[in-house]
Amino acid sequence: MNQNYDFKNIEKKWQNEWLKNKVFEVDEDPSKPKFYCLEMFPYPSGKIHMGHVRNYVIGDVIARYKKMKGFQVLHPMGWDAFGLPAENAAIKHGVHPAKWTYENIEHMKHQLIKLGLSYDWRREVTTCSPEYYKWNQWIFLKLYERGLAYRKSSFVNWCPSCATVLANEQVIDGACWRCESQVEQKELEQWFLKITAYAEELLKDCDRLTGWPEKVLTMQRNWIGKSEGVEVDFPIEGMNEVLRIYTTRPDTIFGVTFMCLSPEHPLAEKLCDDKDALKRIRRLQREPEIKEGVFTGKYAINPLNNERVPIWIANFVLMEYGTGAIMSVPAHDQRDFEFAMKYEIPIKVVIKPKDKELSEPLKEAFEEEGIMINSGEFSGLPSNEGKKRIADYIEKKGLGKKTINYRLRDWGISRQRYWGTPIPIVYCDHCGIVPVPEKDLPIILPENVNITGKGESPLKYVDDFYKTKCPRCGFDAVRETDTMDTFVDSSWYFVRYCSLHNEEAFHKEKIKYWMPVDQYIGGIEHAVLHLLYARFFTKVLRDLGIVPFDEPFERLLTQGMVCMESYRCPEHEWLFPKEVKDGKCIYCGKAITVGRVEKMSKSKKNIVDPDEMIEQYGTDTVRVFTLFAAPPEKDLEWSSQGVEGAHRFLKRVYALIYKHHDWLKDVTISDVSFSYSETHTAEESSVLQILSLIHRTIKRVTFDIEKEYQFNTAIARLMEFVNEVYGYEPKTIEERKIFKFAIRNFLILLSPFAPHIAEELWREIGEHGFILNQPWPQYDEELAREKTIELVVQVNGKVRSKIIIPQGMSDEEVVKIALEDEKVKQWVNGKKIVKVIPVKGRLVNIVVTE
RNA sequence: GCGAGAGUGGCGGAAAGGCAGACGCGCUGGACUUAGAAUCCAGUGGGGAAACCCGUGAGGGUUCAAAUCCCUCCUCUCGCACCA
Repeated sequence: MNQNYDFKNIEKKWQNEWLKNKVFEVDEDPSKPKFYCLEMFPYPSGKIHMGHVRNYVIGDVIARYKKMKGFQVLHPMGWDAFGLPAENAAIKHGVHPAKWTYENIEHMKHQLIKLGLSYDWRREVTTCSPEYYKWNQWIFLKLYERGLAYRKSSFVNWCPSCATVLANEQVIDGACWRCESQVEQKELEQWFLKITAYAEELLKDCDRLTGWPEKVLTMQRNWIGKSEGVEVDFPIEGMNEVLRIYTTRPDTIFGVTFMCLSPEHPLAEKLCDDKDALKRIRRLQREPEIKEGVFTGKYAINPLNNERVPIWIANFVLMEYGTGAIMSVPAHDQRDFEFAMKYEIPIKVVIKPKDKELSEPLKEAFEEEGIMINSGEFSGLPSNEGKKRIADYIEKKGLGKKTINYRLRDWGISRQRYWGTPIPIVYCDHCGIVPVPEKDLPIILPENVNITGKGESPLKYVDDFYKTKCPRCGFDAVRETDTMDTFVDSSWYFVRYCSLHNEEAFHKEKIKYWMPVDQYIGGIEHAVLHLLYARFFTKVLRDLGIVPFDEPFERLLTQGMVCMESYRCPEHEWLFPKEVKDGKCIYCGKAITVGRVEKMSKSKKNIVDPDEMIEQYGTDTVRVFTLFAAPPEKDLEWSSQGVEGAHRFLKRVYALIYKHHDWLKDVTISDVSFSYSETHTAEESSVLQILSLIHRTIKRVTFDIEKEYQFNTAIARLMEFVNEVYGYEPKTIEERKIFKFAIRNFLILLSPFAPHIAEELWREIGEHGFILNQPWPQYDEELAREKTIELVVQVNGKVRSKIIIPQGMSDEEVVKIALEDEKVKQWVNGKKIVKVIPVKGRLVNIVVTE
């Protein structure tokens, strides 16, 4: 055995052995329970970063642990391979997106193997391959058949920098999620997927996702944004038209003093004579700070009280929500209030607080519930009651109807880009929009294109692709040249992993065995985007009879970011840590400023390259550090000293086995049943101690993993174990047997976290087979319990003494011992004992008074 | 503004309502070294000579007992935000 911990050779050796012996390959086994462990697959950008490392290491620990626990574990990996960076690379470096992507995949796959991740690579999915995206097209056709994919012209979010359309979910604070450019509005013909048809179910099923973080569910619920209200028709005075509005506050309808239309409303042109003003308001749309309006000169009639109310056009009214028109109640809505103040429109109070009067004129809107006033026959009702009554009244009188609105919009999937799935649609002058027949799939993305990035799909200029025959009438026709949003690819990839490459994409029995994903792991940044789309697709696939379940991901773990301090030199901007020495810039010697802990990013140069870390310390060290430094959901602050600490721990583990390696191999541990008796010799007592220690360690490590994947504390337990046995010198055969038993189990416990060193030492102590195939050790409750406890004695809640007593004494005995303790007596003597509270196995609290 | 989450040593972080600070980093001292690195051992919340006292963002409450439960407030992070 090598005296030093030669992690480089150890890790390479076992990675090769694992692949050679196919230990990560897994097939269906109905006799065993299954566990599907999945990490969000990466975009093949070129290199993995620490965020990936953290994500995959967490998943790998879970997968290895579950396998040892006896589950048939599906743990696959793949590539979210379509997307813009490949095209940008093509424009910048003249390399074809396919070449660029496949080379990146090759490199990154190698990096993942170097991390010792337990993937079944036979199941690798690459979304840019025709055998994968064929099924994107197939699903699209099925959606089209069912009316769930449709084409319409609309204003869309347009990123001028990426030169493509963005879905609502991809616009963050008015900027592109990818490049952060300001998003513009542009009118385009687009393909949409009708996710709104599933809005109610997507919302309702949030309640069933008990294994998801509440935070993510809240974000999804808010995103879907259900609101219940009423649509009401207001006749327009002097015209044969009605103005339909949507409100969630029918209880305030008697307080309407004006109406507002979106400048995009179909009636806006007709009602508003001042066309210049209308244009101005139109330009001011989507400017949240500005509230402007123009009076049309027309009036509507409030159908409940026949009052005449002026109709305005206002920039803040959205055409795409509700009916694009609102009733305005300035007394009870702050935005309406401010608008009314600005344009000197009357304010009419119709709800007052339960126990006081509102002092008029109002200083702000009263938006809470209260008692209705000035509301005809409804006056005097509590407003929440009035809400229902007025809604019923409106329906009964045929003035409108109860309506549910969602904030969720249909998902625009057309992208004016090359590197994506072609949309399988043909446009024919005679037949119109014609879907490509299933038998003609896949529509292959042509290779020879001229990528310009100019906001137009380059496919338009590929005649072989663009010009085609109509599948219906056979005459000349053209193909759709937009490609699909890449989020389509990731909306069902987890289903594809269930079968191998050469098998059916939707293999019913295999899907039934493996799905749903038991544990999904990824970044919180996908809380609405990918996770909502994947839920939507799952429900669609269910309705197509492909999958027999409603939700794709049983449990979701959103891991925190990997963060680091950043350094900035007044002369040289951001610096890498290695460009800083003694708090000074190595180029100019100027003192640097230390930025707060932020997410690792290239631009701030506060990044750590996983390859460098693995080179320097080894994969096991990187794994242990990332798991130990913080619990999985929390942000992890990278610390080079922390990495040293993790490395030191593994060196200690290695040294511990090295110290005893000359005899460990020769000891057999067939009978480790050590009978516990009340009295024992010194030898027996040390044996018992080690035995108890390992059982305790098994118990606590298992508990920490099971309980919300607390890997940081699990590793702390392993460190404690090593610290405790580090100086132990087993001499007798009995001591050695127990010691080996303990080491053996310790290595199994260590193996999910640091699999390479565990595998190596497993063989060094004379064990056979792969440690991954070992069953997770069981612990004995009796042995795991410590034989003595430190009894804490409190007097009036303050700790006054600690007494070592044997385990398992009765409350009476414990109390007696506590009261006899000298230190305790000092605090109790001369006082009256009011109460004595014993807490089993822990403490005694003695309550006294003067 | 609305919603969610979080505030614990010098730092990362532990604590079934029951000893606050496990484990690690850092620091201090010692051993081994010509010396350093590495390693090993010991110590390490604050105050105090000690007995003890004080300590989990602030203030109140419940309880024999609160970092943990309840109320009020402060701060920070994240998400949503013209949604009628």
